[in-house]
Amino acid sequence: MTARVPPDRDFVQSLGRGLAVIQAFTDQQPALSIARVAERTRLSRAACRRFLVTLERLGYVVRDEAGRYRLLPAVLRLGYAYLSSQELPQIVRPHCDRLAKTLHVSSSLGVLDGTDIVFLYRALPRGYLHTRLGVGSRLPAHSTAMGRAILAEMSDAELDAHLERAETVAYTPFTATETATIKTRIKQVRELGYSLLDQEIDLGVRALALPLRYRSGKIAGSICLGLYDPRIEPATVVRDYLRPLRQAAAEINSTLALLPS
Amino acid sequence: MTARVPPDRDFVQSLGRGLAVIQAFTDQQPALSIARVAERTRLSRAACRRFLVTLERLGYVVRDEAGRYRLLPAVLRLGYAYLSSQELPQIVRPHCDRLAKTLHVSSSLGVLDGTDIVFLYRALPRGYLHTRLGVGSRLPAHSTAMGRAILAEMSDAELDAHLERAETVAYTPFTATETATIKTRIKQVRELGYSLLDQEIDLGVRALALPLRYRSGKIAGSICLGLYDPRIEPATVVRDYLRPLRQAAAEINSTLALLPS
DNA sequence: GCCCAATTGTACGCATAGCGTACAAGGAGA
DNA sequence: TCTCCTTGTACGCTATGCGTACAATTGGGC
Repeated sequence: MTARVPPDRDFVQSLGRGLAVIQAFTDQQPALSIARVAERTRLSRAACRRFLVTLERLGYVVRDEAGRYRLLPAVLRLGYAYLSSQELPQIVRPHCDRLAKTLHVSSSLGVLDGTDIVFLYRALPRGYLHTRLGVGSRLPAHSTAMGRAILAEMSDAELDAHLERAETVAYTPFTATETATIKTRIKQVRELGYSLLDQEIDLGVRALALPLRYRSGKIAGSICLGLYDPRIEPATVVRDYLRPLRQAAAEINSTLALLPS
Repeated sequence: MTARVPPDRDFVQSLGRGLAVIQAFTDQQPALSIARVAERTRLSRAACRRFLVTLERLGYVVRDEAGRYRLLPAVLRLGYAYLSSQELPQIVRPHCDRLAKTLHVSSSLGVLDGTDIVFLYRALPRGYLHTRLGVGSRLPAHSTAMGRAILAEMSDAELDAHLERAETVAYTPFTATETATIKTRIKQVRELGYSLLDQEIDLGVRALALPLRYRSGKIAGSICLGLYDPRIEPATVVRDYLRPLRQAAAEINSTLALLPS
């Protein structure tokens, strides 16, 4: 009696469901009972139990005394192959490190995944306050400097399709939430040739980003500088930091050009 | 006709198999054809194809022109909840950063997962050469300073059981490969109260590690300093670095004591 | 250019793996 | 003690996932 959208032949339901169970755990809710997992995944309790038992047997989760499940470091294996197999982080990391050190800014590498920007690396300047964003963190692409640098390379049609799917969160009073506004900002990126974000994610924080390309011209990701200093004008950020960022991006691109891709 | 080891009621076969497919990808082999995945996982080609189609539809993998699959950043979601939900890295990171900065050494946080030490954080000193070990990397516990710091806390029976399961790789001529030798080294850790590793993983690299504990006394993980300098004597490493490491570990432990765990 | 080898896509029939409902058992809190 | 909520178990059903077998495609070697 449930809506029968045949999920397509060759689709393994149990794998999809099991992965959903893993993702039911978040930093907010790191320990979940079977019932809560069922709630979050909208699967039957019996099914969730089976998945959790399976994951436990495979060493991905443990059960505490209270009967709640927690993820174990084994889950890192699932993502680690990706991180360590990518040439991109290998190439970009030293550049981020250098930028962070010499300019006293944070410097990050991000890639687009769906409508999110995912951080693949993050270099922090000496003495930087601790940040909630680390490798693996996600932010909506259209609200980030890195994301807009990438979105600006899309055709209007692609961009519309992207924004259609994307969800908007107002992180600060400066966050652009209207689709029209977001499109305007992205158009500015196209015109100016760089992506500047002014306090749309964190108050007082500006970010400057450029896209990274493979030889084919395909976008590989984006590199970004972030600085917290409420006193500095956005225009000053561009004046002081665009040139070194451009140079780093150019060096990275020329290295990427050597790759088969 | 295949050996029928009933995998236990309530075990979801397809989830286990699907996760195995994800792990078929490694940094060595980041792009795999269906046939190669089948080879590595020892599953039928038809089954692998179904899993890969499923993963593709869910956005975890893509297929390139040559028909080979690659992982996408979406897989990071599977491990990320773990990393960001753990209090341990949050607490330890600033200490590692500080140690790395002031002592000019690398400083890492690791936890035990099965017979592996998994790096949950890694702080590198300024200008450090780039390293193959990063967050998520694994090394056999019994061959690492961090691992031995943890193994030293086990009972002899537990230790034996651990070494039974563990596999040994000779990374350098200094790597202890005999079980007896490994046990001797671990006993030394117990006697001395610290774990010192001399070039067993990388030539010229010494590491010094201490265990970290929850209030209950249960081991939370291990913190480690690593330094590359062939000229320095192991004894000098202890003389110069044990005290600051001890202090950091003590501070971390007192913070951990505040946690519910 | 042709052929062989290897790989991939598709079809299909079978069985069992996984499903959800329903009920029993256990625990915590009032 | 009683109640509410959660978890574990049992069970019967069928859709789900299985592997074999065959067709289509690709790519390299000669």
